[in-house]
Amino acid sequence: MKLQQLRYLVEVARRGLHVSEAAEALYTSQPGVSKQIKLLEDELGVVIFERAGKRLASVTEPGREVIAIAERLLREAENIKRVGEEYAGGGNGSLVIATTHTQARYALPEVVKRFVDRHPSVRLSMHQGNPTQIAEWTQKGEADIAIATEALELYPQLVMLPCYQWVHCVIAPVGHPAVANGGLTLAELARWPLITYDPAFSGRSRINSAFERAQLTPNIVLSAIDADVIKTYVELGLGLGIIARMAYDPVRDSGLVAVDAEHLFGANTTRIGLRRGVRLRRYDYDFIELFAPHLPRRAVDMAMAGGGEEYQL
Amino acid sequence: MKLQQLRYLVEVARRGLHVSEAAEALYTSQPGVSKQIKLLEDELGVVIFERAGKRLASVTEPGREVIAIAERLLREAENIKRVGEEYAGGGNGSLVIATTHTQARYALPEVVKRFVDRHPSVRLSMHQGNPTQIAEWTQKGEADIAIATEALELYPQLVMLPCYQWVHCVIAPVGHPAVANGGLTLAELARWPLITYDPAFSGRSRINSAFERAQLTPNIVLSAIDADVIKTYVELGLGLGIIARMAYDPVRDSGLVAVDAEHLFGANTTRIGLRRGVRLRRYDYDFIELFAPHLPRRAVDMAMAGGGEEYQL
DNA sequence: CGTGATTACGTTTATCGTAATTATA
DNA sequence: TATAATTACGATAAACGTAATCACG
Repeated sequence: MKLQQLRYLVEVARRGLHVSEAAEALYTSQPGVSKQIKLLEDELGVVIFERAGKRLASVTEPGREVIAIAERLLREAENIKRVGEEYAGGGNGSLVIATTHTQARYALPEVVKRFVDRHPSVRLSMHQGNPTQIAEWTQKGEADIAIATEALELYPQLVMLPCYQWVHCVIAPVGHPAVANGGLTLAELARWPLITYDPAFSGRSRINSAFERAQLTPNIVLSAIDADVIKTYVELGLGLGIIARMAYDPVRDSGLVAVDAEHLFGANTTRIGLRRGVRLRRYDYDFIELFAPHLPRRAVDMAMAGGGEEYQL
Repeated sequence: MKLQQLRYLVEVARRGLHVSEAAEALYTSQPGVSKQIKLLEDELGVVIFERAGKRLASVTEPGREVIAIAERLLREAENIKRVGEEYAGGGNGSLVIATTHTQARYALPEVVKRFVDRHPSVRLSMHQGNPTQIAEWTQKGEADIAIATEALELYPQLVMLPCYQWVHCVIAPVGHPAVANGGLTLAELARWPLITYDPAFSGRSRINSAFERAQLTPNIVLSAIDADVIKTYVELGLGLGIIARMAYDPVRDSGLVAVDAEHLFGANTTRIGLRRGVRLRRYDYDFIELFAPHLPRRAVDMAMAGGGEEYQL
């Protein structure tokens, strides 16, 4: 049994049993992959792929088990390489954060500033995307840390760490009748054209379900990925905005008024997602603790070791 | 990075940094091991072993990490091989139980009988030893399942599963004055010569601590590994015996009387120990469930995945 | 027939073992 | 000086890529 044989095996399984596709992805030849897989099957004494003539048709029961174990094994091999990189790199590595606009714009700046202060030689990069992309980048290992409020729970290969809670607010142009008197209700909101986040983003799911529970149909005239866009259109008078509280700045947004909306939509939890089984570097732990001070290394390790039940905030 | 390089590395680390010893254990040459380790260090860009001239002196910090990960990785490689064996072997594998005399003689016969009924093609073998040996055999992978009442908790690499509880009894020749009237006490026991288990075995630790708590010094004239020996000497009149309740058979041991001793020494818990991270075969799960019906596959998997806190009986 | 997997074969690389060398206790 | 690790080197083997073959849609 060789490490490459396992790499070939896993890649073929991932690519829907296409040997040539896997070979191309691994920068090697079709026959090589084919032969090594056959050698592995012979050595183990087990058929991994059911063949229909010359084509791979399906994965056998023992094959599924072998592939599952091989994936864990290869992750450990990755981890060994990462140890090398961390210690050999002389402190300068790279950290890729996958996150949404909301986090990058309103929650992370302070954290990033402190992080680059402490780790000037680590190349930090932010991959911005929607929650699904974020989760997939992290699952594939293209990003080290995912930060999002939505969708991460759908990926069992990710370990979730609750970081902080936040609430929405309703924004309106100064003098707008809806916010003139206090006690804003969902029914009142539903009477106005609304501008808020794209369905996949930043607690939009809670907004939807709040209206649904109240059996109201909001009139969402525009949805956007970020609060800056939403604020712009609210200022233009297109409607009321619903954004994250932290995205409203009374000084900068002096043309707008904000009304707290926790009583309408409840609170959202922003989480960090980490690929299960991956070895974290010193600065990974450091970034996490800067972002969520209640998550020191020990807590992160416990969550990574745990069976997957979410650590309670 | 090759699997063998990792095998070499781990073996050298295990053998106290002696390359020649490791080479011998791996049935290969000294220079081969030396070279492969150096190649691995070069590839990772990390020094794993600190050299003092030509001798390996110590393990570096990154080295410790690499070795720890390599051990996990090699265990997964083992697991892949085990999948092959289980499926290729056509159902006939082998199961090695490491246990003490007490378990083998009094707790296991019924279980073993049912197991060989169900799995006639599995070669079952029992390795008998003291609890320390049992734990070490299991840790090294020489045994699949450890069963003992003592010492297993000292091995962090073993996952512990509480199986059943049992109590001691005091045995005496028929007509012995100590058991003539009821209400046996520790003070009474301490007045007679006693025969019981060897200090490493079968709840002897609880016997000792019970006397200690009562500030009594028992007069243990003879200690043995098994109840059969103890019973023999009690019948000869050498003293009172303290043995596991299940080892007394009123019919077979008609020359002896037994008095329950739970109120004196409390209850003991017999546990199964499994090597952490090892893949279990269908019949491993089956044996465990036959022995401890409250431990179906699901419960065992949960305990194996868990962080190590003992599953509560 | 075209796509995609296996078989055949020659080249290249790396692994293994023996022998020689070097450094420490 | 004896023990133990590294370096040198030659034989063996296995992995890789190209080319040819074979099965299926």
